Amino acid sequence: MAEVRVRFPPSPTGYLHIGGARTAIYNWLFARKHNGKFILRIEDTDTERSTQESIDGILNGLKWLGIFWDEGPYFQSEFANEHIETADKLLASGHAYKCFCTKEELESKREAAAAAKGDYRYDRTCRNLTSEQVAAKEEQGLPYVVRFKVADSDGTVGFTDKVLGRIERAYDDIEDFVIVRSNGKPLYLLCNVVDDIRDRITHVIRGQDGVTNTPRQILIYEALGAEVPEFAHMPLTLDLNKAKISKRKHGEIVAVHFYQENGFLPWALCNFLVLLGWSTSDDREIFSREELIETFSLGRINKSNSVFNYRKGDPKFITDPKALNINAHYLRTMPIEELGPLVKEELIKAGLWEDSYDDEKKGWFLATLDLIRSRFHTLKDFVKGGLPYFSDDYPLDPKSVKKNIKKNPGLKEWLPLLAHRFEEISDFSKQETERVTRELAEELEIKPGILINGMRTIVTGLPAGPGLFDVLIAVGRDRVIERMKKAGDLELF
RNA sequence: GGCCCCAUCGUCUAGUGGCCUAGGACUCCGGCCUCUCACGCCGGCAACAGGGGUUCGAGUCCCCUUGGGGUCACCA
Repeated sequence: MAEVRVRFPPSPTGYLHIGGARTAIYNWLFARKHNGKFILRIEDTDTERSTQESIDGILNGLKWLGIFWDEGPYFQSEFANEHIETADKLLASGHAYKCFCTKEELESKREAAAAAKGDYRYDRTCRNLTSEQVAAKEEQGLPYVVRFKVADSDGTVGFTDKVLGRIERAYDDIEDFVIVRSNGKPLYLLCNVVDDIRDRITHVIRGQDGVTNTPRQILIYEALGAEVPEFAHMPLTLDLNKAKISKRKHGEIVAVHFYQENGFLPWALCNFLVLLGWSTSDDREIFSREELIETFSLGRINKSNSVFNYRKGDPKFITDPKALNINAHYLRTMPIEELGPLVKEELIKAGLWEDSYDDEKKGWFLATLDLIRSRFHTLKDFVKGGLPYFSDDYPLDPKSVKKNIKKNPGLKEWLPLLAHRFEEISDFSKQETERVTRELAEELEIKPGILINGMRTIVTGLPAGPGLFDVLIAVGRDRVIERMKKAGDLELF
């Protein structure tokens, strides 16, 4: 069996969005699974809208996701001559013809058809022009487009889609479509096929918005005598209003870089995206890279579109809750050594990083991450939630102050007193600190919770966190004592 | 509108004629754990779009209706 070759052909007219990323991931997965090649091709023939910035964005987005290509990036614009030559070939072989109808003529015919509530298809005015007529028109310098000659019969063109099944389209429903503009530039439909043939693409995996292009493209393959690849049209991703997600309508939230900038783990995003339209027969949802490559198959791609569940302005969820959940899952279960460097980046950005965390304090650093990570959803949470561990400058949560400090004015004396006792114990351990704390509570005839919650508020400033005595150890004896002693001076009571 | 595709909890989905009293995940709500919040564990709310067939039997097959999506350019 021939080598599997798939491609991802974005047009560089904007950033990489999650729909495109998902298409890339499916292609990549399929290539990896079959030991094939994943080819990146930038379809930049629309020079008006293509930008270098966009190209960079797409490349960076794919790299960040960990979706690496085996060949390319190729640039469609570099093969313009080949596209033109192919069109000439089609012309020469009688599979295409020159059409001199003007845009205006076509437009009025279209309007007339619309007015009569009929459907419009090119009426083939120029299809039967004699070679003399054509020559005469060219002589006059009349501009023309090149149209593909669709078979004039009752037959159908069909293909068996790997996800949708058999799809047939009557020749009669396909008009003689344009393959070269009047300015001599070939159109997407042609270029795409020519490129896929040159790149020896065996499987075209793309969105369902490409379905109606397929029969026409197959016609081109056949006219060129090329082998028709397999097709797999994956479902589209819609928003809650069932509208196709788009940069224009949804903005950053559908951009891959949004996730990069908001503390997502690349693989968590991939994992989430794959689940939008694909599943296994068991209940698995979390897959490592290797597991997914092993498990993935086109046959289990869904036929129906999926909805990207995000509500604009939702204060609790910056994006689809499931995406967040998967990210959180990886955050709290991934090997802590792998998490370290990722959090490091965030701390650097926030100005909280110290080189010792990579050196003599590395053990402490990783242990601290492990301690606090179970309640975080994104890497960003390590900045706020890690503040009392990585800095001595942290705000006191007002609600916690009210609830855990002000309600118990005695803490003004108790906390410094407890700090003093912490100074005296030889072993500043979880067990000892807890023992001493409970002992004091007993002496004072108060509930231990009062001391514990008071300490939490003063030592971390946060309303919640890991078990307090773990926190104490993580923050460290000196800093804990200092913070608690200061409690008496703070204007909190 | 023509042509094409699709249709199970709010969302992602399992389900290929009897294992379905429809399963899982996320969200939400209870409970356990507990010094708080998470995690974890236990439990709950919540769906086969509607109507006809076929069949001993239909979420599963067929038809119609409805709904949704795609596409109808000298964009890609």
